Amino acid sequence: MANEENVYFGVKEIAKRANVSIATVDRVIHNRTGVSEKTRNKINAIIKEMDYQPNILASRLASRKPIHFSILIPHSSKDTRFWEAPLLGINRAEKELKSYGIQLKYYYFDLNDRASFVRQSDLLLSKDLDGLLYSPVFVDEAVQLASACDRREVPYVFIDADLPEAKKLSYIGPHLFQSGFVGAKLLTYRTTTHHPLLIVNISKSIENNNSLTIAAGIRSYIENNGLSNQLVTVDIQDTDSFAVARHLTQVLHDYPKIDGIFVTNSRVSAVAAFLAKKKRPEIRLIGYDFLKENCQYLQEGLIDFLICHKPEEQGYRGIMALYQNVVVDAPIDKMQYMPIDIITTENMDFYGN
Amino acid sequence: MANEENVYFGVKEIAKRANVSIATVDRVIHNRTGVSEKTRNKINAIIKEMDYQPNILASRLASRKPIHFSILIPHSSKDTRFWEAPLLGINRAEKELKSYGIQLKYYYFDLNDRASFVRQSDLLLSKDLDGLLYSPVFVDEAVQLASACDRREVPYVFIDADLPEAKKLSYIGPHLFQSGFVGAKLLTYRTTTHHPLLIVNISKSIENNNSLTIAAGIRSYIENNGLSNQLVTVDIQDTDSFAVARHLTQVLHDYPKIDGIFVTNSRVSAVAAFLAKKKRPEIRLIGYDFLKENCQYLQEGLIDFLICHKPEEQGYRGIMALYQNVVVDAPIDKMQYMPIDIITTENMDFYGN
DNA sequence: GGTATTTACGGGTACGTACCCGTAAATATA
DNA sequence: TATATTTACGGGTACGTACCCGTAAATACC
Repeated sequence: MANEENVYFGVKEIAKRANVSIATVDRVIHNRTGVSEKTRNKINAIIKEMDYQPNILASRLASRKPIHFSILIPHSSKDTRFWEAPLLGINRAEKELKSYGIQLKYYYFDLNDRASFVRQSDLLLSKDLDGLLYSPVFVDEAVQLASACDRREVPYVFIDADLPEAKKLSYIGPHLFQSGFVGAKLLTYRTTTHHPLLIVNISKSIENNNSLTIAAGIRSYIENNGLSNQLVTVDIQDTDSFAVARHLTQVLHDYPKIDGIFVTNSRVSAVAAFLAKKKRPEIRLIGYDFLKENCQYLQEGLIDFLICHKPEEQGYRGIMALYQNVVVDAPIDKMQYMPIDIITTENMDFYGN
Repeated sequence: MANEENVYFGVKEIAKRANVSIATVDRVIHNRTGVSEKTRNKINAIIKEMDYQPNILASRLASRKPIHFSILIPHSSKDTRFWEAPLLGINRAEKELKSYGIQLKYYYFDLNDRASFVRQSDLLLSKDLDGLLYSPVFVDEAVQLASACDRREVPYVFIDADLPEAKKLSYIGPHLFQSGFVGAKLLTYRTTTHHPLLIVNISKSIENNNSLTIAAGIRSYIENNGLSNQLVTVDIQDTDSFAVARHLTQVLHDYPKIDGIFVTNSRVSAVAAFLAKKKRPEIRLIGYDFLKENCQYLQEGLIDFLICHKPEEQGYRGIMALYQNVVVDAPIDKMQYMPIDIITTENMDFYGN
């Protein structure tokens, strides 16, 4: 354990130098009662002086009680498989932390049913809870949950979406504005015609303003680069293919010169399917996330680029942030923006999520 | 540690079920001598049956002797700062594994001096060695080192470059062919003129055939996509700016229609500087690696794209692969190709190496 | 002044594994 | 058959920390 020179200083060494027992040192380290001010100060001084680093291995081993982290995310549905990836990352972290006595409890809610979010929130709050990772898609309800955690002094991490005003431990997810910026570049890079561009938002819940932020990024790019493309926006609140086809037919009729489409979430495959059916492969198409359907269309050339924010990594980091904070007591970056990955036919094979 | 239901099975439980002592179980687990065939089989059966997973925490804690991993990589020079990034990843892994009793020893060699590689190899082989991470840029010497490790049964991992025939634990680095493929797409995406494209290789050592592999990828893309661009190649064996300027002036004179340049390594900034000086910003330029100078030119628009293979991650993964193999005894992917990241002005801010 | 309570601390055991040391039984050697 | 050697195994301690329990001393209460 200690290296050859045997220079590891532990509680034993502290105790010796302070002329107290190990138990007393332990009390000071864990801010427990039963130590006189004088002794406490002396021990703290020694700890500071020799820059004592506790041995996490021994600490977790000796601690008989497990640490509980809960996860509250949408369940992955046929509607969108997006949440499979963060879950994989969470599982990976779980495996790694298992022998540290860290236990994860999973709770899932339905993206189309805000009541399910509340139900699961209540459920997880009724159990042991030392840390929470969740996706705050329903704003009001998510704020409630955050307050409950604040009251209990339980750290929580947001994944994939943010509540800027909450006292979270960390936000882990995309920088949507910037990601729209990247999308706009890719959409306008090939030919600088000044045809209108279409921004498509396919989503049942009007809740998140993700698409607005992305659209703002796109607009910003167009303006900053002196381009004059008109930006047309369409909101499609039904996720089935008929609704998508209907809306798109309409808007392409109204703006026949549209030659580029940006879909603000992972449902870009629905648009690709439409373009395939209507034989409009010349329209450039960009959207989000490394899902199987999307990759399919990428390969067929109907989707030009996919933008991806490492969903697997998000899940992994979310759990690790809790671990680092609760167990290691290390400082955590409050805003962890993920890389904005650009995926094409050519590099998709080596993009492991 | 164990969860509430106390369902953790350890050596103690195995010992009980086999009617032997903990020490005997330990002997079986570590393949030590002093156990009869009969007892050994019985214990192995029980271990298998209950899918025993050793507690790494306790294991590392109880083991008094540290594990030594060595690293042999080029030192980062003003010539190229590329190796700073892998080093950061290695440091990150080191921090994480420190309390596991894992100790790293760093050895650096000079990219322009193969003797320094040999010297450092010999040095590291004379010390404790439980695993080795190195960059096999000098082929013959690297093969020698690999054999030495093979003889001692020390696992070794290659980073950033590969020796296909060696018995490495893992290769962690780019898939160069594919990465050339991506580069060709980006270079030809904007306008499909069929002007000649220039492939530039700036490197002192003729050693690695990296540039050949990359060029093959580019050629493959051009052919597969029915493009007719001529491919011009130039090798520049002096890394100073004069040599670069001289060669480029010559080739641009010989092929005045060249409108796209691909640099096969991180020295793309030298070419960008040349283009800036000659006022040729319209020539598209692509190269490798997220270095400060390169990013500068990316921002100024002289470099169109940078391709990057997560050098920090490579270092981190390299050490972790050794750890997983030596300590956890987990299976390791033999070929770990890194993602082919595409960096533009727009997403560079969130590319954390 | 005597008893009850609190404060301040030490002893000691446990976590799960590694490994040293001791020893009875089995086998080899004379 | 007696002694030396090997084989096969158990006891027990240590790793560094957490935390229970016990207790002398200090303080409070009547």
